Formats: sequence, structure tokens, C-alpha cells
Amino acid sequence: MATFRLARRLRCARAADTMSDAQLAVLADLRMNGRRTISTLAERERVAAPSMTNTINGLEEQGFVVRATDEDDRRRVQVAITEAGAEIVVETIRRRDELLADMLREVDYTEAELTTLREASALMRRVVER
Amino acid sequence: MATFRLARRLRCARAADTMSDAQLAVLADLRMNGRRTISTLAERERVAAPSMTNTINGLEEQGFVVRATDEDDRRRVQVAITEAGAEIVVETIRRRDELLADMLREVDYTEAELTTLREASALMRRVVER
DNA sequence: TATTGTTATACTCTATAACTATA
DNA sequence: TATAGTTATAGAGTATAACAATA
Repeated sequence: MATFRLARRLRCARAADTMSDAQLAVLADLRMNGRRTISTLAERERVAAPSMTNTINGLEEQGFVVRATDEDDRRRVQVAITEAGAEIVVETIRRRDELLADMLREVDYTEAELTTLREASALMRRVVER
Repeated sequence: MATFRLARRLRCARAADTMSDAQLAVLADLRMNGRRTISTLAERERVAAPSMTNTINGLEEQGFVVRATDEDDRRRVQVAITEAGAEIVVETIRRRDELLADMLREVDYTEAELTTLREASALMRRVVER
């Protein structure tokens, strides 16, 4: 329950309010992992291929990704993040970190409790990265 | 990032696949906090009033909540969870707990690490309950 | 013939605006 | 006149089905 509520609160903070959650998730993936095809992105985000086409169209219109036909297999479209796209991701993460920090400050945790949270954060990253 | 990914993974697990996330969130609120008016629910879920009317319609059709006019102020509609609704929430939480437990088992944490996670879970509940 | 991506179309969830009924 | 809720309508995001290009 805490996870769902925290996600909901943090989701409000983003760098560009023209960008949807779906777009942001793809951009974050591309930033970490380089270029990907439409199908791969669709599979990773667990959406149908036409939905991903739609998401990429939106990102492309805003200049956050570029499409390039794969020359080895001309059916494929390689999607790559632009510098502007990477900046948007960094800025969004910065704002969410800031919001979370504000939320944590309100509770007035002890230093020991903050240490527990930091450790747990690292542990949870290991879980979700599988 | 870990929060968003975990929420996404856990969201898949639910007791009734006819139930949306919005419906489930309302049901969980009603189960913990008793009956509420449409406006109060809308405010708590941070959606507009017509959206909440829509969400409650869906829950009512499935028999998970009942509407009752407030006799003190006949403009108000009090929404209460039914027994079937409460059961759905419990079952969904059970399935999500199970999924999370499976995910945690895959990582093979030490007992000390699991203790850190348990403590952090309690701490995060304090943050999001504000 | 199978696969990759796109287009066409429909459904759900959300919002704003306008309405009804109560206060 | 203000408030609680609903209805009407429109805009995202998603899905399935059908199609074009390529393998």
C-alpha cells in the first residue's frame, strides 16, 4: 500500500507536463540502455505494439527521441534518446528526489531511521531490477 | 525508480480482473475508513467529482459498494463497502503480498537485510499517511 | 509464410461544463 | 446563492484487427 501511494504522490512531479507516464518510462529506459526497437520497448513496458508506436510518436514530436531504420533488418525501427530527452529525464528525477526529500523531512526521522531507508532503497533496487 | 517499478509489477496482481486501479484504491480506502461521500472520495483520490461518480458506478454494479442518501444533508451520498467488496480487497492484498514475497525470495536476502526492509516498510507507511 | 511496425477503430479513465436537487 | 452529485461530452492511453513492408 505504501508503495502505491508513494508512486502516486511522486508521479505528479515531472519536468515537462506535456509528457505522460508512459513516455517518461520509455525515456528512462532509453537513457539507461541505449537504442531499442519498437517491439522491444513494447515488451519491456508490457504494452501492445500499436500503443508503443503512439508513445514514440509523442516523444518524437517533442524532440526527445529519434527514429532510425535498422539497416541490418529494414523492418525494424531503432529508437534513440536525444540530448533534450536525456535532460528531461534527469530533471524529472531531480524534481522527484526533491519532492521525496520534502516528504521525508516532514516526518522528522532520526539519523538511524534515515540510514535504514537508504539501505532498504538499495535492497529494493536489487528486487525490481530482475 | 524502484518505487515506480515495484508498483507496476504489483499492480498486475488483483483478485478480480474486472476491477480497475481507481476502483481498488477507493475500495481499500472504504475498507480502512468506513463510509465516505463522493466528494470526500474524489478529494482523497485526487480526481474530479464526475470521475468518482463513474468509479462508484462501476463498484456498485459489481456489488462491492452501496450508495445511501445522507439523511442529515440529502444532497450527500454516503458510499459504504459491502462484505463482497471487503473480501476483494483482502484477496487482492493477499495476492500482492504473495507476489512480493516471491520477488524477495528470488534475491536471497540475509535475515538482516529482510529486517531492514521490514523496518523501512513501517517508516514509509508513516511518510505516505500524511 | 512470418515478423516489424503502422493505421483504423473502440473502450476505459480522466477532465470540464452544464444540469438537478438540496441547503 | 452555494454545494453535492450527475449527465453530457471530449481528450488521453490502451487494446485488437487489418494492413504494408521486409525477411
